[in-house]
Order: sequence, then structure tokens, then C-alpha cells
Amino acid sequence: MPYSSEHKSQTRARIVEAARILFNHHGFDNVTIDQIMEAAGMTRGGFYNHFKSKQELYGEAVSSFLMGRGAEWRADAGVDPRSPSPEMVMQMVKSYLSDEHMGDIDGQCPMIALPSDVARANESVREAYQGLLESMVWLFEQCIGGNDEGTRKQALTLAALCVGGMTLARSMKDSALAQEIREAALESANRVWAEEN
Amino acid sequence: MPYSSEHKSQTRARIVEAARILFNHHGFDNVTIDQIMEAAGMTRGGFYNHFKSKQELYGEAVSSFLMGRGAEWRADAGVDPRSPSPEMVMQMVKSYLSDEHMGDIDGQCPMIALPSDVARANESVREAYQGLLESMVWLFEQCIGGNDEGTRKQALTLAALCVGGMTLARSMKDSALAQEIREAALESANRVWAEEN
DNA sequence: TGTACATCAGTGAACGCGCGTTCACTGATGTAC
DNA sequence: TGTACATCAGTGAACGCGCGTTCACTGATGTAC
Repeated sequence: MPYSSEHKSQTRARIVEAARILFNHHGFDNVTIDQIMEAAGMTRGGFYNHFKSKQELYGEAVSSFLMGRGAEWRADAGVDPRSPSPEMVMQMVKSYLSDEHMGDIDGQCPMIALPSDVARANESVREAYQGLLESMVWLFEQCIGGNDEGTRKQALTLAALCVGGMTLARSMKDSALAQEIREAALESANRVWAEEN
Repeated sequence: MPYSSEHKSQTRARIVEAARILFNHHGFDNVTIDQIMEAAGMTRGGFYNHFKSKQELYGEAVSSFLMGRGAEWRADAGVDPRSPSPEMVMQMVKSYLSDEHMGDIDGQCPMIALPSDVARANESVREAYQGLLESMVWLFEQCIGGNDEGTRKQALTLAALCVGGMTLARSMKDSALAQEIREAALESANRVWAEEN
């Protein structure tokens, strides 16, 4: 058994991470396997030792965000699901709608970077995307602390404001308008939050 | 001067409309000029009598929504900018977040169908997309009737909830969750609206 | 009114490039003796 | 401990298809006489 068993899985992870970043920048269809493999420090042919097809990579790239770059992001925002608190809610929202998140294309949440690509992708990609949203909503619910329908509604609304505000902002030509949108979303989230607490 | 002067512009409009629908379904990159021209009832070669390149068509397809399918949509929802009224606000929001709009992929608002495609497209496409949002916000503002900063914030928030709710819903694998998201967004919009009126 | 002509919208074959995928190979590494 | 071997991760040339674009042409239509 040449090469340690870790070797292959590490290479695979490197490919997924390179792909995630490239997809974030250019979308699924505008990234070639050559580019992905070069970014991962390899050549084209090796790709098929790790993945059945390019399609297969899509879903993995999306769901890899959760435990990878997304975990860093939560840590930076001071969000810890093991000791949830109501203060974290607006911390998360603020961080999600921040200038930093807007500008950090590499590390941006795939829900913002890839919404329409995902909607047209195959089932496993949509599943991965849904997993991202469910985690976000779950995190909100944990931090809010309630257990009723109102809590869930609130969590879903906050998610819609976060993702909606950022998605819209990202597509604007005029960056002043983009900022205005994000500010309005943040302010509205504040009110949604204050309303029941 | 063979062919009436209208002839060419009608053909052009037919191409744009065919493209808009196809883009809504499959995204910019997954639609070929052959498909567009066939849908418009013509063959490949004629395309370049009307457009300099495929890129040029993108922006037109997006902005064509406003006066075409989007106008029908406003009419169906009973929205008339010439005699705005506060009741129209929630009419629009409700219609935007409705099952009908969700299922009508052909006639869907490009802000939902194409967000990430647009973000990566050239400047003129982003301009067209921005025009769509500005129209939506303007319409909200007209109907709300106020003229202050609060009105604008409210309008922007409603837009973020509409587009955000639908964009998220569209990418879910589980349609029950998709519906839940839209309902939460609608309910929250109702509250945003009630709050100041 | 009828006919010849000029224009140019539309046709469809061809070109060339890029990309996903395949495949015969190379060479680095762990294992057996 | 050192050496021969088997494995399989990684290489890079080649294939084939699809698509954007070009181009020589055709033929429908409005106009001039």
C-alpha cells in the first residue's frame, strides 16, 4: 500500500478547497478542471483518481464550506454553538452583512456566491446548499433559544434578510446602492430581533 | 429599403424574448445561440445581423423584463404606478412571493432566476439588473407614498425580503422548506409594513 | 400597372478553439524478504 | 539493514464534441421607372 492512506484524502481536500474558491469567483461553468488542478498544485489527469466527474465535485465544494471556511468565519464572529446566547444572533447577522464578508470573495458563503448556479445544478448540489441554509437557521434558533414556531419564523426571516441583502448587493453596479441595501437589511434584522425580545 | 423598418426590430424583440426565457431556465452559459435562434424561429447565422455578440444579448434580456413580462405581472397584481396606493405594497410583495411566481419559470423575475450569473457578467448586465431593482424600490416608494429616509429604508427592506426569500426558496431541494421560507418572508414583510403605518 | 433592380434579413456550411474525459505511462512510496 | 517488487497517485498527450463566430449565398421585399 504505497502512499499513506492520508495522502490521498489530503490531496482530495486540496482539490475541493481550490474548487470552492474558484467556483466562488467564477461560477461552476466558468471554471475548468485544468484551473482547479493547477490551483491544487497538480495536473489535469489526476482529477479522475479522485472524482467520477466534474459534477460530483460541485456538491462537495458547497458542503465543504460548512466545516472549513465557514467554521473560521463563525469563530471570527465569536459564534460558538456550544454556548449559544442571544447576543450572538445579531453578531452573526452583522458579520454576514459586513463589508468584510462582501469583499472576501474567496471565503464568501456559497449561498451568496452561487445561488443561481445551485438552482440549476443536480440534486446533490441542491442538497448541499440546503444543508448550508439549515445550519444557518439552526444556529440562529440555538442562539435565540426559543423552541416555538415564532423562533423558527424569526430565524428563517433573519436568514432571508442576510442572504437576500447580500445577493442583491453583490449584483449591483453602483456600490453606494449596494451598501444602502445591506444597511437596510441589517437595520430591519435588528428590528425583527428586537420585536420579540 | 427592402423589408419594413419594423420587421427587423420585431425580429430582434423575438430573439430577446426567446433568450430571456431560455436564460431564466438554464442560465446564461448553458444556453446556446442555436437554441435561442431556434426558439425565435430562425437559424444560427442570422443572430449576428442583430447583435454584436452573445454578451450583448445578456443585458437586453434582463432589462427587457421590465417593460415586457414584468408589466403583465404588475397588471395581474393590480399594481398601477399612475395611481399608487398603500394597499398595493403588500399586493406586490404577496404576488412576488407567491406560488405562481415560484412556479412560473418562464416569466420569473430575473433577479431571482439569474442572481449569480449577473454578478459575474459584464457591466452592462449589472446595470440592467440594477435597473430592475431600482424600479422595484421606486414602485414600493411610490405606493408607500412617503418621501423620507424611512420610506426608502422600508422599500429596500421589502425588496431584500422578496428577492432573498425567493432566491433561497428556489435553491432548496425540499419544497416544504422552500414554502416555509417564503411564508416567513411574507409574514415579516407584513410586519415591516404594519410597523410604520 | 407591371417589371427590373438593389438591398439586406436570413441561411447553413465551415472554422477553430476550449474543455471534459480517457489512457498509456512514470515514478514515488510502503512492504516483503 | 538493504534490495526487489507491487501498487497506485500523478502525468501529459490525445480525443472528440460542442459552441461562438464567420462568410459566401439566397431569396423576400420595397422602390424606381
